[in-house]
Amino acid sequence: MTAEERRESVIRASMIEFAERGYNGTTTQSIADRVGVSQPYLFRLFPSKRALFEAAARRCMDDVREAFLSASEGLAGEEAREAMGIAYMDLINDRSRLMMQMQMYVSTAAAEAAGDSEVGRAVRAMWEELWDAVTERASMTPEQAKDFFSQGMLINALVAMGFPMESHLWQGFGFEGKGC
Amino acid sequence: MTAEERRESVIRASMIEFAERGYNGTTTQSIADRVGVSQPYLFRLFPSKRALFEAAARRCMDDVREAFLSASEGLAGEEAREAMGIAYMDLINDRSRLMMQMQMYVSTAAAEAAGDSEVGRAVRAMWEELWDAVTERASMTPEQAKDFFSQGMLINALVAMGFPMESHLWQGFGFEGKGC
DNA sequence: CTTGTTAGTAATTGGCCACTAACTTTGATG
DNA sequence: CATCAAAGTTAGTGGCCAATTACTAACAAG
Repeated sequence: MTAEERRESVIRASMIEFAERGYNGTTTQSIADRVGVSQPYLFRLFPSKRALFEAAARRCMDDVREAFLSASEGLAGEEAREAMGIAYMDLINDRSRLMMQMQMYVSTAAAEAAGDSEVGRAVRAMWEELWDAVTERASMTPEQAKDFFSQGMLINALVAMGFPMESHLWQGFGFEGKGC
Repeated sequence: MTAEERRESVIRASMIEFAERGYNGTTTQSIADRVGVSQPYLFRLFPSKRALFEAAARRCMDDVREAFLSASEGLAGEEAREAMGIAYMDLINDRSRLMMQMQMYVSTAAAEAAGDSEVGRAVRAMWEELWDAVTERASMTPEQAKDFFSQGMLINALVAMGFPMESHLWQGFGFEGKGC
């Protein structure tokens, strides 16, 4: 397997581990185990644990953005908005991508608290990119953008806390029987 | 200082530390330093680090719930809804409480991934309590409840990532010049 | 065959961190 | 003043974990 292919599978494994256990809760050993490779070898593919996290974060955001854009390909306005809403439901069933987003939020704050403003700038740039891509594609007003992303955030939180779809907290979404 | 008073200040300090750096990123030493007490003494006041986190989490949720309820005291319906919306803005200026909420979400997922379903059950119970208290006070429909908490979640995320109030991502909220 | 490169491992290290044990200080009360 | 408890400290310990070093195995090209 070439180094590039390995790096690819390391990023995938990192996302799964970091997503569930967070940056500090994840050991490089657990990532290596998941890839099926020795722990020190990770450090030949990536310079540090931090770099693993950043690669996983970037990949996560790229995936989400592409999911929205490809779901709304060729559409505009209200139609695009609807298509992207449905695309978000797929994300609900993808714990890793969803939880990785949450981890990015808290890690950003932690990094900034530790005096590292680099991470924060990178995360904000990625998020702004997502926000702008989505709002432009669907020609959203600021109000509509707020509603769209707001609902996404609540979904993230409810999923993170493990509320079952039957819980009454999910009622407002009207998901009943939509296969979530 | 009595043990009970100390416990109180330890909870406050724990909330500040855990909120910014997360469970695994926080050392008991840093909490002890903030309190102004030796690190081993924490373990006479609380059985474990986990217990510190749980106490901080519970306190955080109690505070938030009380903030909403006292802000809307004697009000109902639309008036209560508005009062609680304003109360949420105060929370924006209280990083610790806001970030502690985020930490609870990701920690719940991490605990559940580690096979501990106890934490998850406790967090869901606390959140349901908050949800029910708020929706009942303002007689919210499920749709209104979704909107209220959704916006709160987006606010949490934007604050966590450190987006300045001037960013266009905040536009939809109409916060301009509201002293946030 | 030998020279070099690329993919990988085994062994180790140095530092950190939750938690414990054993001891000291403070102050109220009979 | 003696005593007793409650508040607090100093000095470890054992385990974990990111990162380094030094090695091996496969293979391609001249």
